[in-house]
Amino acid sequence: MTSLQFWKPGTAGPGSTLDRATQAEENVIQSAPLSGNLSIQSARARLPIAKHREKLLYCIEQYGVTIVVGQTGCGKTTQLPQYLHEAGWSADGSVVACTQPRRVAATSVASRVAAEVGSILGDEVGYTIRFEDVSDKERTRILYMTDGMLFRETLVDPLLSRYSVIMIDEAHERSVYTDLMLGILKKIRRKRPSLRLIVSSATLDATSFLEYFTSGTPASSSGDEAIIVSLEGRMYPVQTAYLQEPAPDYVRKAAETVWNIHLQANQSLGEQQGSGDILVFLTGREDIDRCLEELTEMLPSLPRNAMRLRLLALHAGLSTDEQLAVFEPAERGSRKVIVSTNIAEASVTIEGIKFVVDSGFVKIRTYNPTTALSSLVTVPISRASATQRAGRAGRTSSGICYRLYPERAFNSLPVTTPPEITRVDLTTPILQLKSLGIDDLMKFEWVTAPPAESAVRALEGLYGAGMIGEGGGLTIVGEKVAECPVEVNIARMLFSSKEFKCGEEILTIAAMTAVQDVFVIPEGAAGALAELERRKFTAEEGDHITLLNAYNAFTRYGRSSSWCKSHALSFRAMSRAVSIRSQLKKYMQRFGLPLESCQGDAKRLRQCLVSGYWRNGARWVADGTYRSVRGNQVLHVHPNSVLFTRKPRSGWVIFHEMEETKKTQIRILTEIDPDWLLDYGHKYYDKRTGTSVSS
DNA sequence: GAGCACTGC
Repeated sequence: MTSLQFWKPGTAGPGSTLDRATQAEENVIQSAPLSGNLSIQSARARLPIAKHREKLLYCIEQYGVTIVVGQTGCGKTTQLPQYLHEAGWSADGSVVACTQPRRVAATSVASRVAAEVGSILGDEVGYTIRFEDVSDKERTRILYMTDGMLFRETLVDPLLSRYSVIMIDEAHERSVYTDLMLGILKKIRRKRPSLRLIVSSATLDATSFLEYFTSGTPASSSGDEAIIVSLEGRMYPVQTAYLQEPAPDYVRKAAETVWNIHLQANQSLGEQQGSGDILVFLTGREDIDRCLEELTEMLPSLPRNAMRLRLLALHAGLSTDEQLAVFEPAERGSRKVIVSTNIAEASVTIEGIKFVVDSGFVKIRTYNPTTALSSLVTVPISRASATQRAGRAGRTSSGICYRLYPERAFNSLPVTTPPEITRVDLTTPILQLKSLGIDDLMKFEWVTAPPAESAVRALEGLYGAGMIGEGGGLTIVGEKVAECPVEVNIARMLFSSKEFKCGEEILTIAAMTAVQDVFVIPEGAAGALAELERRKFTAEEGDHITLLNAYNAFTRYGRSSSWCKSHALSFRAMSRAVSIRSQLKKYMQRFGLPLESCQGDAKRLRQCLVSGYWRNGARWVADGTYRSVRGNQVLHVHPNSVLFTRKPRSGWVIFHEMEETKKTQIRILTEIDPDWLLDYGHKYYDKRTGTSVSS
């Protein structure tokens, strides 16, 4: 047996590394039923947050902004809104809101709190997420919602006047909407100082949030009245172990480490002690599959008396059933090994993990404003992420985290991951800020300002698409598009469908391009069969109409999951497309856009597509790649495209998106006539200036 | 001839 070649610097108990690992355990759907109101109340009183109740209420009363630093298990997400409710903050029709970055968190926390309050979900306690509003406009006092939904509400009610307290939970995750909300709330508090704000964060960010809320014009009413409150939580100690030298191949090292953990735990500890599952953090599906392959090859050499290993993959591309498998408890005498992407860092919580193996890498999306190109790059994680990952080993008992890098490498990691707002295309956020009346982006107080080039790029794009005028203000169509929950180019397409008389079909296409992984193509022989199934939907013109065909077939054949299974479609994705379509349909009706059918006239439909995708034109070249109209960039067709193997007759296409992975790839293509790029691309621009633009 | 970090409206 090979020994574990790790150096263990010591235990990181509460008070050292791990009290920085704050993450809402409230994210987990609680399976233990609480019976009877008495036991609920005593369970509430036992939570670590309970003894800080009066202090918290005092701070919220006295300070405009309270930054709450709370560790896993302290109960802030479930208890704080209840304390506020009990203390009268929800009297006189006021609402206490608590935002979450993810839908599941908003719904599961709401149902737990409803049970604690003794209310039916949607009555006194409710939630609001996209497509689901389980709340009562009159009666709901505590409202859990996604931060995206709260942002949307500011478009309708800019002062968020129905709320007395707003708690932005998981603020350390720094999602785009969290950052936008913090900026807007700072502004709202100037106009409405009575609004109380709670920012729930990890230790590492707390001071930066404090500085953010106390800075600004000295005379402002919101300045100088923020405070940090620290809560301790419930967490078992987790030891951290580092490699002495960096591993040349972290995937292989991860497999070896899992193997060694298993053998060592098996040998040195008894049956009870030796159990405990292993969670491995890698970057993507390719790594995960390779790691699992290596482990599978080792299995035959497992000693006869050793526990068995149950090997599982976890990433977002898996079906719901496959994802659920990681929650099944391991059988007696076996140990689960879950090899996961970053999904297990915050989005998915698995109980019973005793060992974490951390590769130290993550794939993140970055955006290059000069080329307008998104790329997915593998980068070292931040110290906050490393701490968060380690914490996954200490949820149900003490644990060990094996970091596949030396301690000196940990010390040189960035403290936090750059906020998402600095890494994305700003077209939609800027359009929405303008819709809120924030025209001067230089004056908007970003928690972290995005790169100026990204803002400039987005403004140019909005101007070119006719969403903003020369003065930088919104045009009439821009105001409408800002309300639509889709990307600007897709919204533009919906609006011009009136002219091309194809609203019915464009609506479906808009919905289908908004969902990912519509086609499910498994590995091996089943994959070949699935390919044949998919071909039944294939349209000669390209992917957009192929998606349209798939959607129409889905609705025609009863919207069933079994039908999807036999036709290589994802039921989850298709159902989501149905929801998005019906939501977008309401917007079209509101804006008076007719839902006419093009009656099979694919030409008109494709012309309408060009009106949205006019910036995404590309020309086929002899080696099978494309060149972008803007920038003459080399583009490779994504293998999922129906045009992957075929040259379009005209030699020209528009595409939905491009992304840089190993190569620059374009996804969702449709053949066009190149003249359409000029005819339908610059319509709004032409009307206003009388000139055409060279791209 | 070959690929899919994760959210959210």
